[in-house]
Amino acid sequence: METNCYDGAYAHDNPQKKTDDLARNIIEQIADKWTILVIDALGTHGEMRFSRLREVVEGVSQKMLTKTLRQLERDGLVTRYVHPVIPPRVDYQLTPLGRSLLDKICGIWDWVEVHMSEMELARREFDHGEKRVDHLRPRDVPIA
Amino acid sequence: METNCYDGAYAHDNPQKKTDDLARNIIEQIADKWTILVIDALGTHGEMRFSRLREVVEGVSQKMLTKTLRQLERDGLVTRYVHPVIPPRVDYQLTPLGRSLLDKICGIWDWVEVHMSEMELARREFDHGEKRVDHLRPRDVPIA
DNA sequence: CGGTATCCGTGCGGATACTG
DNA sequence: CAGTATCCGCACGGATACCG
Repeated sequence: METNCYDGAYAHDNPQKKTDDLARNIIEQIADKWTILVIDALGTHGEMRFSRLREVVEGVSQKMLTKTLRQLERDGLVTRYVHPVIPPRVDYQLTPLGRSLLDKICGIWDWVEVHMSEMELARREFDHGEKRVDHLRPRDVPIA
Repeated sequence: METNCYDGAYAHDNPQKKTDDLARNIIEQIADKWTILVIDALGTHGEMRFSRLREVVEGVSQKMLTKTLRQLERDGLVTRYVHPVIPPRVDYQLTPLGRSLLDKICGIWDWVEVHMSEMELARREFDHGEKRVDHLRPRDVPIA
């Protein structure tokens, strides 16, 4: 019951507040669609140049990719190498820190792989029972 | 190099496309600020009623909390119990599936705990070197 | 209390045009 | 090619009001 992952409950003038804010801030950075996909891409394909990255991370716009990469670079998760040639060539790769994070993210992916069918089923059931009977729905379970 | 977490590159008329879309969809669900914080809260505190949850998950609005909980319920990660009393009382708790996901998320939290100071330092360095010298920045590293 | 419905601002993110 | 700058729509999310 007391897994003690993160408890945002004590943020009122708590000496640990700053620390917690930072942690939460970092999590909110990481918990981002493009961030995860970019880290993943760099993990599976290794060092890549900007344009390739844009292909691999399907659907990302130039703007978002740039922004995401800057963010990652700032956080020390990714390095950026600019080759002094024209036309420009910029390579990105994960830092050791980035790779260690990738491990954790892979953990999530693996979890998804294993449980996605389970979740898909749960969704179908939920959507099916949901006949828009609003007040006191079927799924309501009386207890006491 | 070939960690094989997720590769979004092959989504053009690939027979596996549907599966990958589902996986990505699920990830994008999970990779959400409030989703993570709510799962975490339910993990650390166990079963909780709506109003308590709203206190614990600091800063969440009623609307977002409701939406997030519905999402989680639909995905089979959270159960919702409505006590037939007035005023209403609704308790939420993680399902076994939800708890197994929590484990993975805790992995991320632990990682953050360990590396947050490192990242904070990286940020400061990055921000410091960034004197808005735009073309050919100091951090550009010539290679060939 | 635990919602849903409605209104509404703003900021995320796409599209486009331009530069070194 | 790898950006930056600008414009802009729209969806996300907060605030408010109301209901069972």
